Amino acid sequence: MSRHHVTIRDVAARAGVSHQTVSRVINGRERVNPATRDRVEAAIEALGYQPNASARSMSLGRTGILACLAPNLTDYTFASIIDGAEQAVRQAGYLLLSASAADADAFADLIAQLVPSRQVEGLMVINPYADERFQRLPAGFPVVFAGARPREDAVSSVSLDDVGVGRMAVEHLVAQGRQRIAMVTGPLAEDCAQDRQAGYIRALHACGRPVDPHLIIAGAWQASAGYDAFMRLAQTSPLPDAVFAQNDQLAAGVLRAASDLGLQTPTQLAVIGVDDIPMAAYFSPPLTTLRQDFARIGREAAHLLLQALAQPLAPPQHKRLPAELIIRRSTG
Amino acid sequence: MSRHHVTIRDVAARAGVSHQTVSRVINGRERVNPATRDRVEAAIEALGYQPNASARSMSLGRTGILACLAPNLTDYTFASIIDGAEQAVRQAGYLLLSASAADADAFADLIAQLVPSRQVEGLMVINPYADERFQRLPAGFPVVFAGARPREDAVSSVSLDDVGVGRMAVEHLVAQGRQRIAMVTGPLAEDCAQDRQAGYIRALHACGRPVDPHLIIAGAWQASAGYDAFMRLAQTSPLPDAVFAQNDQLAAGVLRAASDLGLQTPTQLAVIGVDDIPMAAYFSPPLTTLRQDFARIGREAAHLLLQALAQPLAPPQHKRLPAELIIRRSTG
DNA sequence: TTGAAAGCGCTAACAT
DNA sequence: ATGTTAGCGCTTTCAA
Repeated sequence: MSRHHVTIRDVAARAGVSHQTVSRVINGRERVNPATRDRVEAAIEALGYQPNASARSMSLGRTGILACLAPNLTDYTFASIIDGAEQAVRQAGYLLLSASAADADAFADLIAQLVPSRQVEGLMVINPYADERFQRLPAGFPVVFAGARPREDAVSSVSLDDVGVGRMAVEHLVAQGRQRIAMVTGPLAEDCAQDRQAGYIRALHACGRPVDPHLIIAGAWQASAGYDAFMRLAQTSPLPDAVFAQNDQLAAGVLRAASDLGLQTPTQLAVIGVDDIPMAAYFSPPLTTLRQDFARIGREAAHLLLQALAQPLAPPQHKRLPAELIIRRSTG
Repeated sequence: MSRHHVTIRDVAARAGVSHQTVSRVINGRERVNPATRDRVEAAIEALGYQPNASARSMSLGRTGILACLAPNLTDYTFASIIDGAEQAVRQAGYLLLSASAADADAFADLIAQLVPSRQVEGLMVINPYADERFQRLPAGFPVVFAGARPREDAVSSVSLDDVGVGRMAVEHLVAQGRQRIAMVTGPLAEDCAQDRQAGYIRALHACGRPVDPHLIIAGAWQASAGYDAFMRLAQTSPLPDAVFAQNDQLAAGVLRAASDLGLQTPTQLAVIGVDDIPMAAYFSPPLTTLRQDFARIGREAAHLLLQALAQPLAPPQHKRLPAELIIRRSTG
C-alpha cells in the first residue's frame, strides 16, 4: 500500500469482497446485503477511502463540471449571477468553473479548450452579446444564457424583463410629475440596452408624451459614461428634469455631473437607475432604482442548464424575471 | 466510428501508425520522425480529434484544475483577486474552479469534496480568517492564501501591507493638518483589520499624537457599519476632524452619515478609505483612498501556487504588496 | 524511431 | 446478492 492512494480494491480486500461490490456500495443504486454493506462501509472508513474523481469521470463519461463564461468576473452583476449559479450547481452535485473572456477570441479559445475535450458538460454564458460565437459548438451541446436573451431561440435563457424595466422607470418618473425625461443607455449593441430603450419609448407613447431624441444619450455601462452623458444633456434647453440611467453605475456618473453643475437632486433633477448594486443606497442622494435579483437569475439559469443536461432534446426555455422598484431619495 | 467520439486510435488508424505514436505527437516531448508526425497531424486535423480530458487526467494522475475558495464571489475585492488569479492560472495551462463558502462548515464540505477525490491539484483561499480549517488538509497539499496573511507560516500567502496602509492613512491626514483622527475598523477577528489598526496606532505614536480609544470604532466591512460608526463618533466631543475608514465601503457609510448630520466634507471632516473600488471616484465627494492592486494579488498568489505544485518541498513564501495613495476630494 | 503490452481506478455487462 | 470480465482513452514501460 505504501503512500499510494487507496483504491476501491484496497477496500475490497479489507472487506473481503470483490471491488465490484464496493462500487455498488458507493453508488448505492443496486441492492447489497446489509451485512456486506456494513463491512464495506467500515473498510471505507478505516482506510479513509475516497473515490478518485478522474477515474469516475473516465468510466462515466462525464466530469460533473459545468462552466460559466463572462466578460469578466469583477462586475457586480456578473459576479452575483455566478455566485447564485455556483451554489445551485453545487447543490445538484456539479461544480462550476468560471472564467472570463474579454473578447470574442478569448471566448472562442475557452470554448475550444473546454468543450471538445469534454472537460465540461455544459455551458452558461453571461452577456453573450455576440451570438455568432456559439455556432462552433457541437450540435446539441447544453448551453444557457444568463442575463441576456439570445437572438436565436435555440438556446435557453434567463434574463431581466428589460422592456418592463424601461416602462417602470418612465412610469415612476411620470408619476412623480416629471416632464422632460432623459435616458442614458448602455451600449446599444446589447439587446438589453435596446430593450430598456424600447420600454422607455413605449411608456412615453402610452402617456402621450413626445420622445425627444436629444434626451437620449447612448453610452456604455460605466459611471464615466454617465458623467459624460449628463454633461451633454446639460446643454439642451430646457434642461431635463429627470434621467433614466440604464444601470446604477451610469446613475452614479449622472449624479456626480449634476452635483458638479450645481443642480439639486431630486428637486431639480430626478435620477433612477437599474440593478440596485449595494452602493446604490449610499449614493448622494441614495438612488431610486429597479432591482434585479441577480442571484436568482444565476440559480434559474443553472436549473435550466441542469435540465438541458437531463433532457437534451427538450425545447429551449426563456425566462424573464421582473424588476422591483426601490424608491430612495433620488426621485422626489 | 458512427457518432462516437474520435479517439487516439481512430487517428492512429487513419495515419497508419500505432496509437502510441499519436500520443507521442500530441505530447511532443519524445522525438518522432517528421514525416510520421506530419501524417499524424494531418489525421488529427482531418478527424477533428481532441484529447479527452478525463482520460488524460486518469493517466497522468493530475486534473489540471485548481480551486479558489472565498466567502462569496460577489464582493469586489474577492472577485478581483479571483479574476486576476483565473487569468494567471489559465495562462499556465490550468483551469480555476471558484466556489464560495460562507461559513466554516461549507468550507470544510468543499474541501472534503475537492481535495481527497483529487479533483483539484491545489487550493487558493481568499480571506482565510479561520486557519483551523486547514488542519484537515493532506500534509503537503499545495495551498496559498490570497488577501490575508496566514497565522501559521506553513502556507504561502500574498497580501497587502496592511500595517503600511494604516501608517499611510494617518500620515496623509496628519500632513493635511488634521488633529483628531478617528478610525473605523473591519472585524477585528481578521488579521488585516488588526494590522491596519496597528499601523494607525504606530503612526500616531510616531507623530507624537495621543491615541484616543473613543476615536476607534470596531465594525464590519459594510457601508452600514460605517454609517453606524460615524453616528457614534459624532457624539464624542470635540468631534473628530478626520476618519480613517479601513475600507471604501465603510468610508461610504461615514460620508453618508456625515452628510446626514450636515457636516461638510472635507472642510469639517476628512475621510480616507482603502481599496479604491471603482465607485470610490463617484462618492460625494470623491474618495481619497489607498488602492490595492487586487488583480496583482490574484496573479501573484496563482504563481505561488503553481510554484508549490512544481516544487512541493520548497519553503512557503509570503509576499506583501504596497498600497498606493489616491488623492481625491474627501481629504482637503 | 516505432510498436506492443500493461495499467491508471472506476463502472457496466454478464455470469453465477 | 455477489464475483468475473471488459473496457473507458490515455500514458508509460519495455521491446524491437
